[in-house]
Amino acid sequence: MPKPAADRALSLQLGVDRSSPVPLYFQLAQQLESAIEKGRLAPGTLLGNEIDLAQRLGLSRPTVRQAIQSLVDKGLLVRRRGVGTQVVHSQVKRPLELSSLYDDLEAAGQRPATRVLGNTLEPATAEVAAALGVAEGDEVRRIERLRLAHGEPMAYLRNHLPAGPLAMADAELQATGLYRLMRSAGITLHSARQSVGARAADAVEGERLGEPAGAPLLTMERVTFDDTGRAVEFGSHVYRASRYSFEFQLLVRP
Amino acid sequence: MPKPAADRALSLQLGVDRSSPVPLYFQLAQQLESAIEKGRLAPGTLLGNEIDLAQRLGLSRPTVRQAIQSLVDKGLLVRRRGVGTQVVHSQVKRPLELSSLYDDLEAAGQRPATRVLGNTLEPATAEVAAALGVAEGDEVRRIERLRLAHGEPMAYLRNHLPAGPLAMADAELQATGLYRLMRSAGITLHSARQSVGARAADAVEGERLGEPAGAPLLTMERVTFDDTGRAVEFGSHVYRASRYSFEFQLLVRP
DNA sequence: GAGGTTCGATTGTCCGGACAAAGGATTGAC
DNA sequence: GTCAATCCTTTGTCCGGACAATCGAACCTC
Repeated sequence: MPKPAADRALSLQLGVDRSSPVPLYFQLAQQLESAIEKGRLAPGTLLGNEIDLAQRLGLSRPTVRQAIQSLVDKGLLVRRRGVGTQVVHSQVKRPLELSSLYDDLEAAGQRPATRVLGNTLEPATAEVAAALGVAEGDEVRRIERLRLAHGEPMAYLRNHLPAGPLAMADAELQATGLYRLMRSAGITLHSARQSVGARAADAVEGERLGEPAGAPLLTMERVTFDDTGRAVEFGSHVYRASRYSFEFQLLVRP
Repeated sequence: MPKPAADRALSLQLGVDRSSPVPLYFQLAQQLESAIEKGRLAPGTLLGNEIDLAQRLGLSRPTVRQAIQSLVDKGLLVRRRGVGTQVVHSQVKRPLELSSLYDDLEAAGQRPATRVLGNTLEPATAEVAAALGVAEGDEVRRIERLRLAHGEPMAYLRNHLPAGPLAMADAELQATGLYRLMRSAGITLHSARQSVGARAADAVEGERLGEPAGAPLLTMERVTFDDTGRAVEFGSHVYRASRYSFEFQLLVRP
């Protein structure tokens, strides 16, 4: 019986540019990722063994492995010893990044807008001081915003930042998200602790968000740290449950 | 002025066992992680350069790098070219795993219990069929459970699984979590798509969970995939917002 | 003293090779 | 035919080395 042609990714027009400053493994990873995304590498396809792949590309095996490993970490590929590397068969989107609501809405095609309700310096309450790791009474910046999509209120956002050198103009806060502002101010975000819950709206919250009192709200508290481990932001947000939910994908750590 | 002694991790009693079947890089990573966890490596400490570290341990630099890299991926270390590798300065816990409520409660010291309300085979509705990727009307297993902690209801869990060979005895479902059962049945979980929202309880839900009608509930829908990309579970859960919230930590992808 | 320059330290990338371990397929024994 | 032993393929781990890119600090110039 003639063996069916192996389900391999042979002619994919892969190739790297050695004069580019982009690392070789990264170039390869990008090409593979794009091939998977565009369907040129169908789910379930075997990638072909690493040694051949390296030889055909004129790369060493460690370089090819590094490229493959990065896609395994993203959940796009699966390796099995003795079998090979296979394109994962499912709808992988984004494995839950630390994203701002602004960027999320923008990516979803909603047109986000921000109404700045407050932007002041004030002494830290006990709760804020504990979250940010500063002394109670220290000056912190308090920002209150209403986030809208298509003109409809979506969420009420309250943030506290350590009163650092970075000035936050209301105009900037209206035009973009807080995270983008912080990043462009040279802060490298590293990790965040989040807590997601629900509660009923009180009268004031209902008024702000256009919901009746008692309506269910989705709440999210978050403390964000930079790579030195200092807290750089404490957010306390409420979302209209009727109009918003958190969607994300997560991977199992092997 | 005498320069203060470099804040280095020198004498840490690191060492690997070459006769062990555990990979060397993994042994080293474990030792470093435990040293960080136990405070023997204080936040901010420089790890010392990779070459020396390798030489002192009798390892090659790639092996040491692999160990360090795995901790960087976990968010415990930060690397900076020209500077060194530093212990991250913050409270890193768990970067959001695909965990079951049962395990979460158990780890938190709550004593979880399960009341199995239903465990039947029935034809898939359109919604379930779409989530699991089977044909409408195909037989699927429907499991309904009430999860309790300290005797109090915490959540109502409804799951649908493809009607595979794996039999689910009520006794097993009572004693442990669904994920643990699936794993021990040889299913390798790979990724999941989740959606977290909130809504008001209706009368039936309120009754089941011991909340008044209209109380805010936290909802979570999840489709879990194995490493071949097939959906292996569709869950539709509601939690008492007054007693439960999702807590997790997430890292920024560089 | 202020500012730019050079230099050492450290990680980032890449190479080529070697052997071990696991999974699947083939072969052989019964 | 069924089951176990064997072989082959493929990834996993590990080594040693080389050069480039980046950061911080010391140094020098003005």
